Amino acid sequence: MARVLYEVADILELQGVQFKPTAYRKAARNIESLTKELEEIQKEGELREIPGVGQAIAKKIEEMLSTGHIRYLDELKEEFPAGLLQIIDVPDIGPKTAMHLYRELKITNLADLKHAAEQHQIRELKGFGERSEERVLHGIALLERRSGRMLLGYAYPVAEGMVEYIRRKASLEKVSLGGSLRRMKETIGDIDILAGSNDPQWVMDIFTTHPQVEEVVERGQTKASVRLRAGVQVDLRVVEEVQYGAALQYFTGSKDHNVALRQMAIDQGLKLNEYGLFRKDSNEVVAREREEDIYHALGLEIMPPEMRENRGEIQASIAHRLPNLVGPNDVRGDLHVHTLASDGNATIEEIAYACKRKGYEYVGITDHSEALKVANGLSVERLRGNMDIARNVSSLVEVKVLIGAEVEILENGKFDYPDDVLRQLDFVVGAVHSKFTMPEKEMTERVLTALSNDNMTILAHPTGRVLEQREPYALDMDRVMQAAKDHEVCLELNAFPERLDLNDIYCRKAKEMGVRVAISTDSHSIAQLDNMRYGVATARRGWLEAQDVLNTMGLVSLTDFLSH
DNA sequence: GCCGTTTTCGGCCCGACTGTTTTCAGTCG
Repeated sequence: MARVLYEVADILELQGVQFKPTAYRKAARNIESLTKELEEIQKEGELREIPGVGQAIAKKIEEMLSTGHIRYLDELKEEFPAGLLQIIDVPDIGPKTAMHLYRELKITNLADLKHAAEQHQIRELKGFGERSEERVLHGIALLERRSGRMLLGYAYPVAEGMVEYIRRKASLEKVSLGGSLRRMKETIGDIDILAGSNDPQWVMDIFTTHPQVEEVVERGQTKASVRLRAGVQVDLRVVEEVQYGAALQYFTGSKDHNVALRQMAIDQGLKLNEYGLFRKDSNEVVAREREEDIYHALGLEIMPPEMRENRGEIQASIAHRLPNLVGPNDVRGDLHVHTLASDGNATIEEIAYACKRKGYEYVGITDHSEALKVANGLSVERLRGNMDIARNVSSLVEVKVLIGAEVEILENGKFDYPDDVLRQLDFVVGAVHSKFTMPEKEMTERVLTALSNDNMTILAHPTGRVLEQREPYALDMDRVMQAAKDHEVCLELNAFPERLDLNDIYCRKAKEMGVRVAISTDSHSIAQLDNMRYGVATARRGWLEAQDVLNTMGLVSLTDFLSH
């Protein structure tokens, strides 16, 4: 539904229609972050409760739900060559330029555009020159080798490195990540860095000469963009030191959050931009030095960056009901780790020591079960051997080693180990790794059957999605979450950068439903234990507090919980 | 197209960078 509305917005924008594209996109974004099935909302007659959905869009949603298409969009598409939509994906080409090229040169797709640029037809147009033609070709080349969005877990270390580099080389204190990376979104488009310095040129010199820089995309008085060899774009913005708080607020976003904040400012006779919060009439500075000053001046409590998506955090802040989000230090252990016995590359002992160093009280060993041959799944016999080792290690390392297993949920919903074996384990992580393409009804029954087994503790990576690679399997998540609640089974938030499953939105729904979440790394090596931070970040984006998370329990409480 | 304890009509966030158009339009975030 969101995709369709975005398409409407794109075409309207090409036509030069004012405001409607923004309206359609706003509705689309809010539909994307729904936690309830759109059909259900429609049945209850509450479509217009969705922010940004009014009479006209509600009608189109209903049409889409009942007929599978929207006539309005079909008509729009008939008027326009479909290829024009590709053209606005080229960097530096927007709707105005695309229409101009279409009218003047009859360019209707990427191939036409490339041809026209190579034949030097574009530079002949009014308002274009040699440079714009080069930019077009460059933009097409970038688009052709673009790999989509980058995963948080890969971008974050790179970005942290850049920030540290600037901090050290420029001896700056006020340097920070901004944008989607600071909000810890699961995927990011580019890396945003903000610096507060009264010598911007000096900071930008350092930035643009970083050894990993492949190309300086743009460079002005206070802003520069580079592309790293890794392909990712990094934007740096430098503001005066006194403006740092306002700028940090501004460049952290999200866009929707900022728009809402700026509207609040306007309502109070103020003006908010990246330089500060000002009185509208006199331009007198109201706040700017620290991020929290901006929020306080608007009558708000500051909230963590992970919450700033305009999904109710502003209302919660006004009402003094912001949650106390779970943090990295609340985590007492990791309940999904593989060893050499299946497809991991470390021994139980190595893992236990690593967890000790992380300050954990316990670690749950969960090798694969027998049916997952490709991962060297353990037979019952080998599993028992692992239990013996675990008992020994636990007495040596001062970290409690819990023995569990990541047990295959077979096609019929039964587990890959018999119940008497499951009972001997400290806990059971159930997982679907086969027959991903089952129809929704059958897949849901399969998972519900597993959830009803008394031995089940945690449902691993519940939706099965792999970011940028594989869609979630067809599963009725409403029923799965309700069953998890009924049977007191926890849902995993798998911290692997490719998964982050549950995602932020489902985390929030789990909290609302009273379903406990286990944040686990699914580590196959010692280094991967560090992915916990991305799991915690996603939990924070889902507004989870420590009490919503299983592995914030101390060992005593956890043991008690597991024995029930 | 949406929205509203100032409004059911008239607004809709705001600024940097680039190229080329010597005063600004287009794009982007």
